[in-house]
Amino acid sequence: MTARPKSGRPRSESAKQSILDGAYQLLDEGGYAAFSIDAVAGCAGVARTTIYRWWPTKGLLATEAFLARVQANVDFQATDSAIHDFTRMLAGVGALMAGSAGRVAASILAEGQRDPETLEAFKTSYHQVLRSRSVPLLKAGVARGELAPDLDPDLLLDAAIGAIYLNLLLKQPVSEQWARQLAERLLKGALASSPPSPDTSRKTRP
Amino acid sequence: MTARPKSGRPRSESAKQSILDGAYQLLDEGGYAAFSIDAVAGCAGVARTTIYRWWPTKGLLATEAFLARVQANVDFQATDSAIHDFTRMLAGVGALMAGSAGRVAASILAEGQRDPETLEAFKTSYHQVLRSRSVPLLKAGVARGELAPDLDPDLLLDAAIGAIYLNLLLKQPVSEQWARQLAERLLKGALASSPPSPDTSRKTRP
Amino acid sequence: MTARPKSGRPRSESAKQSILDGAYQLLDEGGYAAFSIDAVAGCAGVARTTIYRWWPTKGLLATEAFLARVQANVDFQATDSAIHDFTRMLAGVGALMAGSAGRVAASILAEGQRDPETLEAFKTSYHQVLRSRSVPLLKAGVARGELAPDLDPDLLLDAAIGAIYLNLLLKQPVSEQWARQLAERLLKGALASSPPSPDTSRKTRP
Amino acid sequence: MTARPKSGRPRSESAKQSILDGAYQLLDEGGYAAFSIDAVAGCAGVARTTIYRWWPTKGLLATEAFLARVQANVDFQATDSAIHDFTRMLAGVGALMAGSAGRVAASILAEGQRDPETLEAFKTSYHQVLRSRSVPLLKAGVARGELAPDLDPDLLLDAAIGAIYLNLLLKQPVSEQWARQLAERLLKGALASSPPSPDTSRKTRP
DNA sequence: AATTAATCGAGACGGTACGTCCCGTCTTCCT
DNA sequence: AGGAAGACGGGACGTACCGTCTCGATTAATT
Repeated sequence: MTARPKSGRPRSESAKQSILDGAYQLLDEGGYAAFSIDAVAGCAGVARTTIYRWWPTKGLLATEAFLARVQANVDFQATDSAIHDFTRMLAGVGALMAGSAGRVAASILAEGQRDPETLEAFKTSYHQVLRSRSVPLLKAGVARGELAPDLDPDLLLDAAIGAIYLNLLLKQPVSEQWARQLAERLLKGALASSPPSPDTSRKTRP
Repeated sequence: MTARPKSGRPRSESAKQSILDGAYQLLDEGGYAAFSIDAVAGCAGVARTTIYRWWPTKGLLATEAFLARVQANVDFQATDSAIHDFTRMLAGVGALMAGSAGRVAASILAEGQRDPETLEAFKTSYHQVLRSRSVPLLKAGVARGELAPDLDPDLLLDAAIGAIYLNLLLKQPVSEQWARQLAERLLKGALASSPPSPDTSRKTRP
Repeated sequence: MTARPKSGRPRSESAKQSILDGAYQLLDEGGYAAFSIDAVAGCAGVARTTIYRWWPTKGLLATEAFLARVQANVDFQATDSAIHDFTRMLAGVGALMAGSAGRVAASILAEGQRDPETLEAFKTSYHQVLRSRSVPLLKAGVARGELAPDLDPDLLLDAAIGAIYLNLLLKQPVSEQWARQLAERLLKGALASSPPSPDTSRKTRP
Repeated sequence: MTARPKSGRPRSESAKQSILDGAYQLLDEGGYAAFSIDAVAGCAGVARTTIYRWWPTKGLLATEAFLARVQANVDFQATDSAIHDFTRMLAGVGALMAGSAGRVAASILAEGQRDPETLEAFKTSYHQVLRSRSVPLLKAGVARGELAPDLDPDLLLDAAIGAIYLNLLLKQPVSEQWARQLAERLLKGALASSPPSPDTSRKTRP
C-alpha cells in the first residue's frame, strides 16, 4: 500500500503514461537533442506544469521512462553454471540495448553528465540493480571453482557492461550475438589458452 | 603549409589559446553544465564571435581543447610482448583518464549524444586513433602465438576501453593501478585457469 | 428572507468571513501585487474552490471585502447647511480613505481596469452610492440659494472625490484635515473673492 | 550628446519604435488585460528578449510608450491671465485624455498599484511635470491678485487633475468641453457668488 | 604612407527552452 | 450541498544561452 491517496483529485494515470511514452519516444526517435519538456508536453498532449508536478528534472523523467520499459527484461536466474548465467545475462543486456532502450540509455548517461541527480537515479535504479544481480552469479562461480579464485566480479562486469555502453555512446551497433561473443572472450581471456607453449614468446626456438 | 595567411590581420594565437584553456578548465571544474559559449568567452576574456569564427559548435571546441591536452600522452610503443604492450597502453589511458582529461572526455561524450558532429570528431580524432594504434599490438601478439588465435582485437578493446569510459561516465574513480588489474583480467580471462579440476560442478557423477 | 437554505450543508459563515478578512488584509498589507486567490485561500485557511464557489473573480471578492469594512462609514445626514453637509461628507471619505480602506480601494480600481465587472461592481455598490447620497445635499443647497444656481453637483463631486482617489492612486497621504481644506477650497473657488478688485489683471490702466 | 555608442551593434530604432507602438496600441485597444510582454512582442514582430533588454518591467514600457505619444501635447504658455492659463491647461489635458492616451494612462495607473517603480516613473516623468508647469501659472495669478491669496495651488490641481483621472479610471467620458466647465467651476467655487444671502452660514453675525 | 582585408571586442537581434506562479476548472472524498 | 484537497490544462513571466548580425578599432601585407 503506497500511502492511500487520502483526498484531492487523483493523479491521472493516462497523463502519466502519455508523458512517459512521449518522453521515451522522443528520446528514441530524436535523441537527446529532441528531448525537451516542451516537446514531451506537446507530444503527450499534456500541460507543461503537469510534467513539472511529478518530475523535478528532465533527467529523472527520462530515467523513469527508461525503467518503465526495461523493468525485469533481463534474465538473472541462477543455474549451476556461472558461465551460462553470465553469458545469458550479458546476452540479455545486449539484446535489450540493441533496440530503442540503448538509445534512451545513452541519452540518460549524457544528461547524467550535466545533472548529478539524473546520474544517481540511473545508477541506483538501473545500473546497480543490474550489477547487484550479476555479482552473485559470478561469486557462485568462483566458489564452485568454475571461475578464477582471484576474480573480482566488479572488474569483470565493468568490462562487460562498459563494452556495451561504449558502443551505445559511440552509436555503434550492439546485438545479442555480439554480446555473446563478448562474454565468451571475457571468460576465456585473451591469452593463448594452451600451454603457452614451452616458451611463450620470442622468435627463438631451437 | 597551412594556407599562408594571405593578408589581413592574422589570427590571434593568444586568443586561441585562452579559449582552449578556458574551455578545458570549465569542463574540468564545472562539468558539462558549466560549459557554454558565453562562459568560455567570459572565462577567456574573449568576444563570443571570436569563438564562433573558429569553432562551429561547442562540441568541436571541447574536442579540440581535449586533444590539445592529451596529444600523444599514451605510450603505444611495440615491444616483443603483447602482454606488456597492452597493459602499458591501458595503464596509460587509465592514468590519463584518472585526471581532468577523464572529466572532459565524459562531457564530450555527453555532448556527442546531442550533436553527431561532435561524436564523429571525438571518434575520429581520439578514439579511433587509440584503437588503430592498439590493434597492431594485439595482432602482433596473435601472430606471435602469444594471444589466442581467435582473438578479435576490437572486442578486447571494447571491453578494455569501455570499462574505463563506463567509470568516467558514472563518475567513479579510475586509476592507473586499476587499469593494470583490468588488463590482467582481460588477458587471463575469468575462467579458472587449471583444468577446471576433476569436476568443478554438477551433481557430481556416480 | 434570503432564499432559505433548501437542503444540503449550509454555507459556512466562518469560511466566508475568513475569506473576506484574508482578502482585505492581503490588499491592505501587500497591495494588489500580493492579492491572488491562492494567497487568500492560504491566508484564510480555506480551499481555493470555496472561494470560487462564491466569488466569480478576485475583483468582486475584493470589492465585497472592501464593502464589508466600509458599509455606512460616512455620514450623509442632511442638515440645513449644504456647506456643512458637503464638508462633513468629504471629511468622512477622507478619514476613511486615510487608512487601509484607501489602499484597498486603489487596488480595486486597479483590478477594475482589467476586469470590467469589477469596475462595475465598485461603481454600483460603492461609488454611485456615495454620489447618490451626496447629490441631494448639494441640490438642496442650490435650492436654498446657498450654492451657486448653475452648480452641477456631479462636476463638483468629480473634483472632490477625484482629488481623493488621485492621492490614493499616487500613494500620497490623505487625511481628514486635508479633505476639509479641499472642501473649503471647492466651495470658495480659486478666484479672489473680493470684488476682483477694481482691476483684476492686466497691466491695469488708469 | 548622449554618450556616444562606443562599440557593438547599435540599437535598432525600428525595433524600439515597433515595441512602443505595439505597447501603446495594445493598451489602447485591449486595455490592461491585453497588455503582456508576449503580446507586445508578437504585435511588434520582435523577440521577447529584445523587450526585456530595454525595459525591466512592463509598467515602465507602458509609461515610455505613453510619454512618446504625449510629449508636450499640452500648452502651458503663461499669459497675464491665470484664469485663461489654467483653463487652457486643463482643457488641454482633457482633450488629450479624451482619446487613447486616457485609456493608456488608466492602465499605467493600474499597473502602478502593483509595481511601485511604474508608479514612480509615471509620477516623475508625467504627473509631476504637469504639476510643476501648472503651479507657476497659478502662483502668478495669486501674486497678481487674480486668484485667492490663500490658494494652495496643489490643492486646486489635485481637484482638477483628480477629476479627470477619476473619470478615466471609471471609464466615463472625458472631453475638452467638460474640462473647461470643470475649470470654470473650480475657479468660481460652489458657493453662491452674490452676497451669500443674508446669512449663508452659522453664527451669522450680530 | 595609403589602401585593403581579415581579426577582434562589443553588444543588439530573433529565437528556444527553462522552471515558476497563478489562473480557473475538474474530480474525489469527507462532513 | 458544502468544504478540503489537490491534479489538470493553460498563459505569462523573467532568465540563460543560442547562433547571427552589425558596428568600430586593430593589425599586417599589399600597394
